[in-house]
Amino acid sequence: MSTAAAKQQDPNDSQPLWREAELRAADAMGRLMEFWGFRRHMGRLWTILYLSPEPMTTTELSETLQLSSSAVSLSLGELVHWGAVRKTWRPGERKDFYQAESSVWKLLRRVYERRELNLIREAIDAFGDAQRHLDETRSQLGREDRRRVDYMHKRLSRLSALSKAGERLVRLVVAGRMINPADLQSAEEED
Amino acid sequence: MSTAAAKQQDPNDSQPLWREAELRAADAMGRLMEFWGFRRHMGRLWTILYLSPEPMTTTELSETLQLSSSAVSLSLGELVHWGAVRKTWRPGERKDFYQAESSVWKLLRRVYERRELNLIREAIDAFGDAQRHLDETRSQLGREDRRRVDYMHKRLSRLSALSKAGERLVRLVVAGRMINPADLQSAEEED
DNA sequence: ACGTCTGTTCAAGAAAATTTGAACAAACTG
DNA sequence: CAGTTTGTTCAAATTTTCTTGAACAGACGT
Repeated sequence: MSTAAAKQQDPNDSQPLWREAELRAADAMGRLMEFWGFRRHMGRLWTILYLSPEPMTTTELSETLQLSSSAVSLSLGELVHWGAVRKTWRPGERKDFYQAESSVWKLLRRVYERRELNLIREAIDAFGDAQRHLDETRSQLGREDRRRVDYMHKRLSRLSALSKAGERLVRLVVAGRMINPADLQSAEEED
Repeated sequence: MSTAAAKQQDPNDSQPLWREAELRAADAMGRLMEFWGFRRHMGRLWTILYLSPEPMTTTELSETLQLSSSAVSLSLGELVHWGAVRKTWRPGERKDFYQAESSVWKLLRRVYERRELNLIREAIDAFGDAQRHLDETRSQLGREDRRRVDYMHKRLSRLSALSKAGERLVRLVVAGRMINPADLQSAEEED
């Protein structure tokens, strides 16, 4: 089988002819993923798997991307954790095989659900805490300072409203429903 | 004026009572911004300005957040560059004053337009390049390898289609139009 | 024109992250 | 059960990113 031809320890040259193209795409996806807050390698590994018709082993992956086995193990583990890669099994084979979850849309939703929503919720909480904190100190302040604190309070309300609108939008995305970004706009117009 | 009372070199204690709340909110926004690929400090600085009824000077900012003047200069400069903060001017005063652009919606759009769109376009290009590269090598390959390369080619087409759908969605967001995330879904269904 | 006040840039230092090799553990083979 | 093979974890080392203080440059007032 032709993929077996790729397995050679000779550093250069012994690569299949399509390796260059493969790495180029993997790198582009790596950039996207990195920008999106994941490890570069996660994008790279996922892409290699996504472009491969057959499931691959960690050894093949580390050879393709020139990564140490620990690096592969770490990032691949994280990909599995996110459901972006599945472990598969082959009768007779001892090593694990991995294949990419190929529905990008499904992956996007999962990440938004697990990660972005949490992030927004934390921000919402923090804004609420800040407001409560202001409420507590308000009584100890003079007239001038109260005006100041009231101003901050109003602004924090706006940040909260915005964050909540954001949360709703992300929820809709996760549900695969249509969304209207202008909701964010209106969230800051009630002054 | 009460904000003047904050100006004291005494490290602790001399802070206005609302400082705690202010920093809490600033930090939450810092996290959001960091997650979104900006410097932590950008979010913090913007928030302090957003919560202040009056424009502020770099000195006040560095005192509030306990930052060196160079750190303030750097991140504030970037905020100005992104249009998130405006330099204002006060007759008689020598220092520059800064105030937050308070339309978050406007800011979001600008960032998506300038940054995310570029990122996606680069990825689209890279996938295209990879495909072209495959086309060039195809003739030198045997039957088995051609099948392999054809598979990769098809997958790259799907990644391209997805990226292009993403680009369209972001464009719509920037235009403030309704969007249907399910477009991404359908982008990978034509097999 | 001089001295002072502001803001920016830069190189050095500090902090944070990624990466690796080696040690460990677990599963399988004969 | 001893010896492999495979996968994970960990601390050390490397790389990258942030932060800072000092040097620099520009603007202003006198």
